[in-house]
Amino acid sequence: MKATINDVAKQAGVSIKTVSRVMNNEPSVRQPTREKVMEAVNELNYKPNLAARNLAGTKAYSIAFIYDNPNAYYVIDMQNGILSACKQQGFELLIHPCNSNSEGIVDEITNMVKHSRIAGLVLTPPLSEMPEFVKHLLSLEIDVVRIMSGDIAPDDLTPCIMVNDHQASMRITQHLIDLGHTDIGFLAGQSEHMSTVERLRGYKQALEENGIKIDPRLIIDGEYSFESGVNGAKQLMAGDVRPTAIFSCNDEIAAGALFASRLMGIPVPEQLSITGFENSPFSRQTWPRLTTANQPNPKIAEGAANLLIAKARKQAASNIITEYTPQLVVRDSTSQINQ
Amino acid sequence: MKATINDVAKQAGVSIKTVSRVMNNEPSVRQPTREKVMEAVNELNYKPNLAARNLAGTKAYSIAFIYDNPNAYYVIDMQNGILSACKQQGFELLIHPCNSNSEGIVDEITNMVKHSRIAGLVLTPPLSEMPEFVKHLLSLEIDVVRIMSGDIAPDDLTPCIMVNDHQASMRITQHLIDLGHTDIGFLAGQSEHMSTVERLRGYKQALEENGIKIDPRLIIDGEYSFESGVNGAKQLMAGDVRPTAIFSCNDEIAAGALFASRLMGIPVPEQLSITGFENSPFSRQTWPRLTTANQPNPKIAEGAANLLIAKARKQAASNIITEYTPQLVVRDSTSQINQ
DNA sequence: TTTAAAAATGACAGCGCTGTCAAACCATAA
DNA sequence: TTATGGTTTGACAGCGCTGTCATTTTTAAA
Repeated sequence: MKATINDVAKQAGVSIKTVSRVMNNEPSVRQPTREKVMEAVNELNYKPNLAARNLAGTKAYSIAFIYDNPNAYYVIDMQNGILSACKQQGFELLIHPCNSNSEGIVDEITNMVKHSRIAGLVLTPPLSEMPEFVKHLLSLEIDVVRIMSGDIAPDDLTPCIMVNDHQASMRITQHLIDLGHTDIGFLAGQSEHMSTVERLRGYKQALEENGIKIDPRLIIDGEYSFESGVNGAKQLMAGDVRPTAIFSCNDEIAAGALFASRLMGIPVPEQLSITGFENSPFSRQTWPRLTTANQPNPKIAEGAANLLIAKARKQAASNIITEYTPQLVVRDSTSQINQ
Repeated sequence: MKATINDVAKQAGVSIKTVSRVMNNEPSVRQPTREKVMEAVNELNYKPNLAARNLAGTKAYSIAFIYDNPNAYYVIDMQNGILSACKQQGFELLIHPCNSNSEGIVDEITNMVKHSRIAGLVLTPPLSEMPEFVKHLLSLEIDVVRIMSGDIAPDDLTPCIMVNDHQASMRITQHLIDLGHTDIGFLAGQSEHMSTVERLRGYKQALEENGIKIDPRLIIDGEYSFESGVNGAKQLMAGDVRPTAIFSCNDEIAAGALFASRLMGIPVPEQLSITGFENSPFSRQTWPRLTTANQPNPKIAEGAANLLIAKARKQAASNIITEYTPQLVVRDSTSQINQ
């Protein structure tokens, strides 16, 4: 029923070791031999047994995605991206949601790494932003790729995929400024998250470049949640300086701000422009539809996975930095001031 | 570094076979022996090597989750539920998104089943509702658990977890009727999906039980998407009979209906009540917040996975039916008529 | 106490593959 | 032609575990 390497070897008239060589793309196999083997492989629909490979070999054929993120859209996008790289390369994906604040997190991941043969780990924020954690993982002699926020990698511990939130944030802010806004509120995510730091930096830089003074009363601490958006917007609109626009650190916060505006009877975008960040599906489903920044998450994840796979195959130089800049998506939640 | 069964055997002073027996919860191990072994296992932090188990044994230690569903919230919930069962039982999860309409779907899954040792499959709609597909899987001699919509299992091919959409739908409709509504629109999901059929059945039955005539003009075909909700609601409100309430087959459709109401200047819930179905996170983030039905997806998924695991361990009678009925969650999108 | 049956334990092969290393092969230069 | 060195191929062990079956130990009955 299921073909083994033995069947293929017999069919092709070579030794199993030669089949193994072909399956692993090793050199020192003559072209005609390689073709003979591939023919047999196709005829028999042979696929190497992963369990046997793992047991016998020293290489790994799985990668793990470790995440601590309540955002279902984000996680699914990342997963699909990684999965697509895995499928193409015959790798397997282990998914491991976790809580980055829990005490046992280090032991938990250490255990996982020690007990499953894993080619490498894909880390997303906030895990990717915990240097001690990353160093510990590296001490386990496992490859790690980090997806991070920023325009420069903070160190060269691992290959990084940088999402240039700083640039993207400047573009959003500039969009708001171009519409005539000068009093722009800022609803932050968790201040420990680099994405918040970077987005705030972009916001500030855009204001400065346009000669607009930064007013700390317009910058509200918070977290990446709907509720935080509701509260932040309320606070902003009840404050001394009433902004005409609100920059929200993600779509969920923006949805919360939108909700609060309704609550307070402030029409959006007529009297208040609101922007999101992420372009999650529901940013198209709010009223009004959100102006936001689009992050190509599946592409980012696929890139991360491919990096790991290439490394596992020793095909890649280490510590490549890839950069993505989220693009502005203008929809209905922003408009000219006092329109 | 990593302990093997050999290390444990030595430490405990028994043969590796005895350790194996303990690890697999087999009978015929005396209690003191079992304890000795467990002690060694804990001391050495031993975990059986999955690859070796798969290679040597006939049992499987993975289950696969195959889905064709664009709803990120649903997928993540299911995944987390399955994962939690897996973690407890030392199983692994393979995730496999797919397209149920694609030509190669049968071969694709067949291949997967043949090439990975899998204890069983968890199937969600629409895959779980394709009897020929399920029969084919069973012909591969693999266990399947289906999560389905309805109050009775359609057959006894496999154990089923039934989600009683019919009941839940009656409750939502009754809620609307209790508020004084008699002209209630119905925005359907794909008519091929049992969930749509069941929800429509519940809607109709509730109307009938309250002596309200069913008006086919109030029932609009559609699909499970925001856009479909927008169009459906527009159609409904432009039709001969203008409903005072809309039953939407899921939260996304409801969000679309909400959006359309804004577009048409119809205040919700004052002039139009709208209900969702699913209680996805964003049903709390719309304006107004959606009245909906809560489906305990993670619990359902965990139950499905546990069924599979129990079967793999030969601990369970087959073809158990479990039933869940989603509960009404009343929020702000429904109110008394003409309030 | 002896004995048979049942229960507990162990020895050993082998799952399908890869790593190591030795053998066979080939091309080139002497 | 033969020697030389590189390239291609194969034989074989063994990864860590489970299944089979033989052996030992325990238990209960005679």
